[in-house]
Amino acid sequence: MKLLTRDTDYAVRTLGCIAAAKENTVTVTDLIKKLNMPKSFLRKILQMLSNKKLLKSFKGTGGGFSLAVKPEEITIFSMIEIFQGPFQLMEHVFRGKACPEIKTCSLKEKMDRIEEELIIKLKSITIMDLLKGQK
Amino acid sequence: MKLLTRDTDYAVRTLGCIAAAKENTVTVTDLIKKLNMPKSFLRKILQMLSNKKLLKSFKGTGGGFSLAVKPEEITIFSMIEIFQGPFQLMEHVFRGKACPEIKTCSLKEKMDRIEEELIIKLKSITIMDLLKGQK
DNA sequence: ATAAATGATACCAATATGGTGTCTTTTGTC
DNA sequence: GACAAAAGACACCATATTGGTATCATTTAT
Ligand code: FES
Ligand code: FES
Repeated sequence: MKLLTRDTDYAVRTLGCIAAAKENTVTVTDLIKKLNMPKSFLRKILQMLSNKKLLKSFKGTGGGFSLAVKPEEITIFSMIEIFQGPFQLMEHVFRGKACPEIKTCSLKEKMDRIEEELIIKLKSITIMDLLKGQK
Repeated sequence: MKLLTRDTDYAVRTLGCIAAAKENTVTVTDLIKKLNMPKSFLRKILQMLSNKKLLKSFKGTGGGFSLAVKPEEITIFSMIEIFQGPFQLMEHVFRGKACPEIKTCSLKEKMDRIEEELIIKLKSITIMDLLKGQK
């Protein structure tokens, strides 16, 4: 069981690198040297981040990527939602219908509270934390 | 992104039903009537729980399953580990090697703390909570 | 013109998920 | 003993997700 898939993980680290470069643009070629990731895969990830408006991209010679938003505004939570779909700890339906006890169930209630707290925490972690770590 | 897969979810609810029956044994046939789950799938799940020593099983006419441990000792966490493998929020390796910054990284440190707290909470939720909900 | 970059998109292999089906074994009842 | 009612073992399968590759088009600095 894992919470972060490979692409989410790559995305986070890549954004860290791009953030470290400040205003300068960074190319995919630069990144794979530093981060040792498969080029095509990383390109796909960066395109996604670009489409989601987290990166500005520049085509042609001397082009590359730079952050479109501040590093402290990019959360782990948003990365998970982008690469792994909507966040939902417990689906808890069967055969298309929600469990009949879902309104009163103490278990469901507890799980929901855990989910809430987890989301808050995942939103409190940002690319900024990565930058701090690297110094 | 979801934390609980279908089999984990089924297992939890099924254990709730078996716990509610106290000392009496419950058969798969009984369970599918109550819970509306696919029979073969549920059988596989129950066998797993039986192998993991959470259920006692009795073969033959009048047989079935009953809890092998107290409902308050069966946690959601243990269900996740049984059906979804070892719990690990963040793998954070690439190409088989751990990230070189893993010792000092502020992000990794924060994620690890979240993981710890989450595990504690998931261990605090048990089948007992389901029983309380049903009353 | 050309080379260096990203954009769009299609494809693919491996694994995980959500099941189903079959045959065996045990055990209570007639 | 025959039979039926249960679980045990296990093989199989369809679909979705994950992790990744490859190709062609477009933009832009030199
Ligand atoms: S068992 Fe369905 S909501 Fe608790
Ligand atoms: S980036 Fe690898 S441990 Fe933080």
